Amino acid sequence: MTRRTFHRAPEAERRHDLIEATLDCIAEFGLEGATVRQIAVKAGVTAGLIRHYFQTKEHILQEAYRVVIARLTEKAERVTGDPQTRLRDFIVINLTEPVTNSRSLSLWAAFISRASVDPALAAIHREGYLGFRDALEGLLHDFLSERGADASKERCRHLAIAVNGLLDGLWLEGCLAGELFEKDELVDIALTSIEALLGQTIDRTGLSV
Amino acid sequence: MTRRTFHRAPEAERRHDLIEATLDCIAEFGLEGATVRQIAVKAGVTAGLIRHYFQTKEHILQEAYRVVIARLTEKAERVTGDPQTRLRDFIVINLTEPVTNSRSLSLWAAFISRASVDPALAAIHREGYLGFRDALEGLLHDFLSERGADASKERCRHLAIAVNGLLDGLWLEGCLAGELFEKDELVDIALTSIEALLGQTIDRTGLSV
DNA sequence: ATGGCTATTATACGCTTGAATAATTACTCC
DNA sequence: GGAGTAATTATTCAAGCGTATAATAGCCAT
Repeated sequence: MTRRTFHRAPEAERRHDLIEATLDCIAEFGLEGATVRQIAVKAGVTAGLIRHYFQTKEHILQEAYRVVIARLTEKAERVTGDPQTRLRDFIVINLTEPVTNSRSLSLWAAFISRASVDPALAAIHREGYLGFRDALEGLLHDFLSERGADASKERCRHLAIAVNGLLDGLWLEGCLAGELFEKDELVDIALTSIEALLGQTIDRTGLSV
Repeated sequence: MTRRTFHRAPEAERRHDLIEATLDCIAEFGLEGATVRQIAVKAGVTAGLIRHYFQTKEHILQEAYRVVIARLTEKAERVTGDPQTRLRDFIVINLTEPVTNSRSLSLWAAFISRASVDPALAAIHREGYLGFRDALEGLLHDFLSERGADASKERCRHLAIAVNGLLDGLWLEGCLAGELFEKDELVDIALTSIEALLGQTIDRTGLSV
């Protein structure tokens, strides 16, 4: 009866690995397939270790959800350049890999469905959502201002809702049925649609479309 | 040790009640809270009865998913009147109760997340999705034709994707944060945005906006 | 009114779950 | 290089899961 060998990892690394393993399990088997034992197998450790780093399973799920939201939003929120470039890159980033793929949707949907019945997850969601929409509202404000168009708070809010809705919806379609679209087709639809929504043209120079 | 009394219900009624109970459980407790015992409690029967009507729990979940999809799409797919009215009603129906509310999203997200890892549910999803988008594509074709605008297959397909994306996204926002929007605000945004996408005006006569 | 059919209840079974605790071993520090 | 520490493994536990089967009772035909 010999024990399996192991190595002692730094806390940050171990926590990271366990969260990644959790996300892998959710993407592969769904939320109900993300058991402590399955997560442990994915991470190459034994189940008991999870409780050493996370008080309960709820806790590791919350941390995992934060990571999911961060991955979905962090790159888009960090666009740089002039207003038009930032807006355009924001759109492109949200509708291409790695944000738009089936794994993203699996993870997002799993957590969203649980967020409806779990206040802690709901709070994490709202935080990420508002941050994202605020970022978009800011981008629109700067873009419209530079064009000398109406950039009132009210208009920006409405447009942010509409553009956010459009991006969410196209993201959804891309995740659910990405293979039905040609490369960059979604991005092209998004740019054309947003041009129509804003009443402005968006330069496509430098895009692969 | 006296048994509880009961009444023998017609099969169709019992199956319907059990499916409703399943949806109630999912909306209230999430998928993992929809256990056969909890479903039975909601339906006012005992757990064993579920297996009398559904071979496995998988089966009742599949039936329940069909009901969810039907509720999300059936009313919108049955709009009547001239092309403009049909298109407008399609939009309104999708962005107001009972399609747009938090319960709808809870149910939808729960099943979508599971559909990613369950082929049977994935098939049910795709069937419903394609039907919905085809209906929209038809509406757009009729609407654009009547206006004498370009209604080519390629353009209708692109517009259907964009409009579907917009509706999905606004639906999502309405479900997730309905209380952040004023009454009919989402519908108004949708109509304005779709006018921009189509390059056509949509008469709002008869709407409460 | 009653006998038979079957919808329904009741109970049990084997498994898996999240969690708790005890035993061990890899690594740090002196 | 040996002792101490705590990260990790191993084991256990009660609860809840889906499923299976036996017992019961509501209801319909006669």
